[in-house]
Amino acid sequence: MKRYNPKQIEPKWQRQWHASGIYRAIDFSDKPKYVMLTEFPYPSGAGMHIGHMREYTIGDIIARHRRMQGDNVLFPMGYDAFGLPTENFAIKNKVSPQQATEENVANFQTQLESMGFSFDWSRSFKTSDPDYYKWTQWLFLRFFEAGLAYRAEVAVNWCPFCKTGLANEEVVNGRHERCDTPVEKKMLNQWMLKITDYADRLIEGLNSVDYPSRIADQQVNWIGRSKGAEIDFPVAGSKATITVFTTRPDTIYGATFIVLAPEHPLVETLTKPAQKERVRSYISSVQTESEIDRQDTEREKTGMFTGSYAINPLTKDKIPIWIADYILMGYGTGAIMAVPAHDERDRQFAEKFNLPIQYVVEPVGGKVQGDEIEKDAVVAVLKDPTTQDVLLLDWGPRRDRYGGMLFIGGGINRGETAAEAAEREIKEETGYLDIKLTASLPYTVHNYYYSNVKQKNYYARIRGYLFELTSNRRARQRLDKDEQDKFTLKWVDQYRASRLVVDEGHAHIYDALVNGKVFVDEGVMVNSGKYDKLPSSAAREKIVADLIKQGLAREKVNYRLRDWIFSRQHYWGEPIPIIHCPKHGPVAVPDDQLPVELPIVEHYEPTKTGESPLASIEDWVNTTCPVCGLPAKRETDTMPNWAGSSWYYLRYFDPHNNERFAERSKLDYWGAVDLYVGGMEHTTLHLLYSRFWHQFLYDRGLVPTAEPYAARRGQGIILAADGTKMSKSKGNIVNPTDVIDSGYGADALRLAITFLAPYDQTTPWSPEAIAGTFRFLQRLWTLVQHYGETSGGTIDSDELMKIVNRTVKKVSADLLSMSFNTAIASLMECVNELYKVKAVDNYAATQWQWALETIVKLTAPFAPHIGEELWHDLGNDESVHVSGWPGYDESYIQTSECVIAVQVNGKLRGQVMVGSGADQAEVLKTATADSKISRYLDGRNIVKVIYVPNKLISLVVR
RNA sequence: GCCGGAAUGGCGGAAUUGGUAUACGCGCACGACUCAAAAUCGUGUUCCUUUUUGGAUUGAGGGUUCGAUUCCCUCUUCCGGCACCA
Repeated sequence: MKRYNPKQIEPKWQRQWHASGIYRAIDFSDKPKYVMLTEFPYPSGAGMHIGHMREYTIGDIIARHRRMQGDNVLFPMGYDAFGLPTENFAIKNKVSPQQATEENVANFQTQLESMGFSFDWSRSFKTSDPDYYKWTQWLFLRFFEAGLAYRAEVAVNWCPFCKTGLANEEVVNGRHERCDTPVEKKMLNQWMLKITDYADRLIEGLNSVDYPSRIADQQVNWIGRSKGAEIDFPVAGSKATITVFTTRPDTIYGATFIVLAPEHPLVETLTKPAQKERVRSYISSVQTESEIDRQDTEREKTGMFTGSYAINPLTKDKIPIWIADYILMGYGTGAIMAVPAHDERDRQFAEKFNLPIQYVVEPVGGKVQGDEIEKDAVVAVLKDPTTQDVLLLDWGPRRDRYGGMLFIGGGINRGETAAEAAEREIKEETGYLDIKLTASLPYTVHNYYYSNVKQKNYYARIRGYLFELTSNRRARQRLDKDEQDKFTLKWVDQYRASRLVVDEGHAHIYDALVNGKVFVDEGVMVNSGKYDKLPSSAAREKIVADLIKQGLAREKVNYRLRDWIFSRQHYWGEPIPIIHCPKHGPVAVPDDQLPVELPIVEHYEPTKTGESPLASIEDWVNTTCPVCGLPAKRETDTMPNWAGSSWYYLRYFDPHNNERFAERSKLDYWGAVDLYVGGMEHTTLHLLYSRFWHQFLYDRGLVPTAEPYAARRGQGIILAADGTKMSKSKGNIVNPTDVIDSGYGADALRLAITFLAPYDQTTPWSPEAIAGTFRFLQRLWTLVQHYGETSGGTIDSDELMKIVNRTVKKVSADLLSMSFNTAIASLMECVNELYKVKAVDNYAATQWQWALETIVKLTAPFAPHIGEELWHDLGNDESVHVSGWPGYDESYIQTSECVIAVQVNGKLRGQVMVGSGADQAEVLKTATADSKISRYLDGRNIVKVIYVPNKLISLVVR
């Protein structure tokens, strides 16, 4: 008998597949098209690790399954070759980036091929190929034409180690994500792409695609849309105005000062002579601090008064203008109206510098309704001074609007002060005496209240006070019997009280009083002139409308997302195809002169000046202006790594086209990528960038779909066996080539990776797991090889048919839901059961042949080499991978008898065997006759029976 | 702080719409084969008590239900993302 030896069969089939070209996608085929895309790798010097293989294995399984189902599958692969790591690698190893790339790609290619992936290699390319980046440059010029690529003097994130500017997205926790160097700010003239023009489209587009919410939410978060208004504050005694951005115009009556970013252009003119020196030194101290320090929210607030005042356009108050580094020039207008009563940062600032705090919003419980009754009332919080516990009244289980835990509260009687009312309520409802008032806060709440007069709950708007009082709990008076029965007293931890109280408004106001929390939520307006008593959301709209009428405000949407800094001061990237003419400024290189090729040079190290190394290559830099023909200079910055990957999927549709980036008819045929599998870490980088490019191309009529990817899935990270991240420095990286070469082979590795956990779950690698998947493949192998010995029989077996049909159903369903790990589990189960069947009987040859062919087909997408080998061993000539996906017959899966679980009072008490489809009476009869079950029924009455056909019967007895 | 996700045996994990919790695999134990080992095959393996019977159990606590890993509330811990974004 043949032995299972992956080292022998795997390379054999890889060569065979390559020669036969069965994985080639066919343009314009009549079969349904399916584009299965996985992120192309960055060919680093380190080679591939197991995480790469998880992604491609997932893609390969789906591609193979679709192919077997008869789809025209495009499963492409290429290399994202431009970028800093290759340049750094080349410098370190004293080779050219071109050569380093060639070597790394060759290495990657070998590794990919050894895994048996069904890529269509005929469509492969590198982003650093001039044939490819010609079109990256061409697409850049379309952005330039549309005014979406522009130059600006901006403070860029500068990596001092890599000596280059970075995009916002490349900075993680104040460090460059690739090299972990703390990032500095540097003013540089840079190429920018106006991604902010597409901010809303990038959010809306998510509604038309199938992305998991964790990905869509993350993108929405990153874009950070916030709706608000710009409001003008005139400067007192000056013609200048300060425009602030706020999302809470409703709190304008509480705006007691203005804060500008230290870099704000008005700072110079607003600073009074007496403050000049101090302001200047503050600004210079801000400039020297690092970005990491400045963004530290734990740090104490700093700032400086400018000496000037602004006029609050509604209160007409003169309010001081300060500068502080907690205001960022890059967001909104770089200026805010500070509302310390309702913003935590402003509160900290006001407390530190003794600035006034004005409350304008009060908490609300429930919802404002039309039938409200205004009422004065108090809430009394009784605290035990020794334990610091707080007393709550428990009104029983919360049903509808009633019940739950509440503070003590009640109305204010005629002739009584609010404080007296609070004291009286405590005495009446709890009996405690010796009460002392310690703190109070006014509040407004809307909610249901119990009325003694009406003897029922009614809806009211309460205007009242929250008091904190203490009692030593020693003296206590007898309670009214009626009061006592309504609720029970509960002493709870003071910090937990606000979470237990069911009245939201009370909870908020209590948090402000006891926990010192700033009230930032929506509420009801107070101290706000004619806007008083309005809900804050309504007041917001009204105030903005009124200010707009006076020309003092505009509605405005701001985004956290910034424009994309597109310049890199490095050699190993696409040259930006622009020529700088002294007369015409930046001019596009004519399309017919593309690509602007990277010159081959000896020195490509980054320069100290922040200029690209290309700047020193005189005969490349010096050229003529395409417009006037006079001497001009080439742009020497290159594009970021993310440029080439922003459209690469489109090139797979037509990879060898020299006339255009892709033929329109081919773009139309292939359409959107059907499924894109990639890393979660690209959610706010590549995935967002490429959606932006695609939407732009769609607007220009260059692509047929509004979104590039119809569906996106993110695969989870495989951690090292100890649960930490795999990293070079820890030396815990699992190299797939080592695993394959150790004798387990690619098929067992593919299964181990896939069987480990759901594909999207981060999970530790288990070095032992591969022994299990290898064992499974061996069992499958042996089963098929033994076929000759078992095929002599003549008996038809329902059991055999049931096992295999059930597995076809399960594996097919799991593939659609991408539950690969459970699909493999059911393949294992199937093989285990076929072993048992084989041991019992010699079944009919045709049935065995069918069973084995079916299980081999089901296994083929997961383990393609052994699948192909066994398929041929079973006497087939064509490849299993184009052999057609098996169907199943439901009638074999249904059985004539089934096991019914019997529960008595919710507990499992036994099982009975009944015919399939038996009715309740029959099952009940069988169940009660069973001695194991009947003993739980003795002397009791069955009061209820719940029957779930073919599954379970539940008896309720008393 | 905000937004997402998760918590199930010794370990990775499974469980359609609420319906027999722990599939499958690893590990471990015992047995067969073997001079022996490996490999392979077979049996067992949530915990407690235990001859059986039984009881407990899906991070903790509560709720809804005949019945909850699944739904609701509260809390804890962990992971990912964002964060002085006005």
